[in-house]
Amino acid sequence: MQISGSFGRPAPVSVAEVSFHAGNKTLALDRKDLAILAELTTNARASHTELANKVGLSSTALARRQKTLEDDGYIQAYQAALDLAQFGLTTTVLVRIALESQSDEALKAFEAEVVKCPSVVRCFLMSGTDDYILIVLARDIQDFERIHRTELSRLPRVARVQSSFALREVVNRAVPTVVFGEAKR
Amino acid sequence: MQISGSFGRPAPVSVAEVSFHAGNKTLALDRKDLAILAELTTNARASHTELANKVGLSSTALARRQKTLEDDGYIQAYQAALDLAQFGLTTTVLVRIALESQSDEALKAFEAEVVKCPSVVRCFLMSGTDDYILIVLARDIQDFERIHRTELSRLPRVARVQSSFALREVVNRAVPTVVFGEAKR
DNA sequence: CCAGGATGCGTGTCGGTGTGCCCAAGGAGA
DNA sequence: TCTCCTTGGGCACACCGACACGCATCCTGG
Repeated sequence: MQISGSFGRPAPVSVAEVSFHAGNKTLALDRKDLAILAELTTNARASHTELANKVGLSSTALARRQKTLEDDGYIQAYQAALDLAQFGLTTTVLVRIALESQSDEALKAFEAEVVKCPSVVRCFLMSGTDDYILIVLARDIQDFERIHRTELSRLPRVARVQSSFALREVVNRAVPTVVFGEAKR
Repeated sequence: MQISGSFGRPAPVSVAEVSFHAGNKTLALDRKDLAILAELTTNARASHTELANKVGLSSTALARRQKTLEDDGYIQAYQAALDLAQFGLTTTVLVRIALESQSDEALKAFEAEVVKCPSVVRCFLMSGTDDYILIVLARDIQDFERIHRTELSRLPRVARVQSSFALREVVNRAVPTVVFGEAKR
């Protein structure tokens, strides 16, 4: 009963909060859509009625909006978040890699192999010195030595590898809070 | 019908595949547990029967295992993955930040403010030169200029800010494939 | 030989989901 | 100003499915 909105009334506050030009049509999300997205980011398995109570809608209206959000591609998937620390993966390493050559063939060859590395979770092609930055998850420093030997050093066309260990993770968000805007009020 | 396991038999393949020392008790996950986790990483809203068919279990056994995985903390949450490109956030920037001082008070002050930055999705305290690395999401380069001005430049105790733009994201995994091991066979 | 653990089956109840229908508000046009 | 149309919301209902329980069975280890 923490919702103190105006029930029974068709919600005159449905003003467009955010508008984007996605594809070739202009879409708009009001604050209720943002509230739905914010809630689903936390509880992906919430039922329609449960979400409806939190947002301040009926289950019917919520089901329609949720389906629209899915069809329009705002919601890509529903996925379980695993606690990687439970698997012993407590060490995050940022790896900077410079290639011997920036030729298209060298980039292709490198990328074709880096996607196979089992410990790499992210890989960016960076501007500037035309190198890559990887985020690698390891059990500990000794385990990273193994990864460096069995995965990273086998990548083709690599000229230089520079590793930095993360001592602590201060922020870890899947979605920047700027997306939800004023929806959380 | 892609499952060709031994039905009706209590599954003699339940050998421990992975074992961890989580907390103060030793837990073990067999390949069916890993298959459940791998599937839930993709379809968090899958029903018990749907998962049971894919893994090769009855819905009863699967429900028990899933609840165990949740209670033991392997599954942290079920969350919807948003397509940030639909929100116009197509530019990823890696920001390296060095502080004026590495004193405890300076670190605390910086971290207390960086968690409030709406465009920052990740922030690591790094080893080496004792600086931070942020991952920032922006709409475009002009938008990053605004973020730099309104969010980053207001962070306390900052001596140097160095930004690198990501031209392309080659790998983006929530979970390293090393976790699932041989479960996907 | 006997617990202990894990699986599969069956059943019942509860809840979610989807549909149809009506209503309210706002905008466009005559 | 009046009317029509569109959009979005709420209510009621019915159906299908998920979920949780109890019980029998089978393997394993002591």
